[in-house]
Formats: sequence, structure tokens, C-alpha cells
Amino acid sequence: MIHIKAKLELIYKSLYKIYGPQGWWPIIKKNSKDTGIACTYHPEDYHIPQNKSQIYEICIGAILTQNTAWKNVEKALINLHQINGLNPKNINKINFEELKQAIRPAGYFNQKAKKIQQFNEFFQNLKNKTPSRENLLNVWGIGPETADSILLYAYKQTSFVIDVYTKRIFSNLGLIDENMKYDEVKSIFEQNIKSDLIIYQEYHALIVEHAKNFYNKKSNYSKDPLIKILQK
DNA sequence: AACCAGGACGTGA
DNA sequence: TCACGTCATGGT
Repeated sequence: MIHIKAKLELIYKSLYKIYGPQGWWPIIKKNSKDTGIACTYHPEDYHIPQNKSQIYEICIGAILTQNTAWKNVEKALINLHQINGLNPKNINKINFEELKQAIRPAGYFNQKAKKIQQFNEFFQNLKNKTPSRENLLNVWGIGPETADSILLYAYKQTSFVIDVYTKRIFSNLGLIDENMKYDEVKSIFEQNIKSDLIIYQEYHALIVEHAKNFYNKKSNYSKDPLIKILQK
């Protein structure tokens, strides 16, 4: 039997070969005001954050995408940007009701508005430091997956992100137990994958992309091509 | 027209 | 600890 390290590496290389680099996290494309063109997302604009504003944007996106399709999050982020809400300098100036209406398309808007408000306070107290995982988990509204997403994509920390897709895929492949807890699964990945930022970032993004193709609730998991790849 | 999406929190047992 | 209910919009 092949060691789990070799399997995780084989899976990564296979997914990378199939889908190519994903370039997560998506960053909004902000057109200049004088063009009057609405903000949009372009895959070619995905990149590692370059400044504080983009770090903040990723954090807000990570909160907004909780149990929500990214397409809906895009609408909310564009709304937020249009009221100047993605600039960390202005986060105190937006009133609560305006915030709620802007993020409405992302669902759970009452809860998420409160989560964003809580995060804002935390973010400002951070100054320009990198938060620890514990710091993030102490913020109301930030659980393990959101914390790891923020660490990995906003702050470039090698913290592997686990989500429902990860559990579905790897339990289907027999590499983890389906009722393992978050931190158990996380440590399996972190102990068996080279601790490299780009690999961590791409691996999680590739898992999501692959899951969208083969691991929707209604899909038949036995059709996953990774099964045959692992059999060789 | 139900069902689900890149979760997290509150509650009762 | 753990299982379950709740939160909400938009796409299929």
C-alpha cells in the first residue's frame, strides 16, 4: 500500500494537471471611477494580496462565503466596494444598516453584518501585524475554516484549509474517516504535505474546483477519476 | 419548486 | 462533547 504522503502528492499533481493553477484568492478588479465601469471579477486578476486593502478584502470575502456560493459573494463585495466599504480606512464610517443592505446578496446578512463589524474591530487593533490562529478564532463569527482561509490567503501563512469538500473527497477516497473532526483532518494534511505556501493555496483551491465537478450532493462519488488514478 | 452553496453559533441533553 | 436547529439569498 502506498503511503499517504505519496497519495496526497499524486492527487495534488493530478488535480493541477487537470485544472491548472487556480490563483486563489480572487481579488476584485476595481476600475477607475472616471471610466464609470462597474467592478467585476476576472480570473486573470487572481493573485496574492499586495497591500492592506487587499488583505482586508480577502478577510471579508472569507466571512461572506460561509456556506454560500461565491457568485453571491461577488455581488456583495461589489456592493461593498461601491459604498467604499472595502477600504479598511473607512470601515467605521459605514452605518450598520447600509452594511446589511450591501452584503444582502451573500445571504445570512444579519449575522454576517455583525461578523464583519466584529472583525473590523479586531482588524484595526491588529495594526499591521499578522494574527495568530487563536486570535482569529476568538473573533465572533470566525470558525476554523474561515480562520485558516484568512491565514493562508490573506496573511500567507501555511495553514491548510479544510472544508466540506475536502472531507467528502478524501473520505470517499478512503484517506480519512468521514466523521473526523476539523483539526484532525487538518493535521493529517499538514503532516503529509510539504509546507509550501503556493502548494497549500493551490491544493485547497483545486479541491474546491474538483469537488464542484464530482462531489455535489446529488452526484455519484464513484465517478471521481481520482479513484482510478490512485489504483495504479 | 425543492434543494444547495468554499460555516458558525446557540441550545439542550 | 455532540447532535440538531437556525441563519437567507440566488442559482439550478
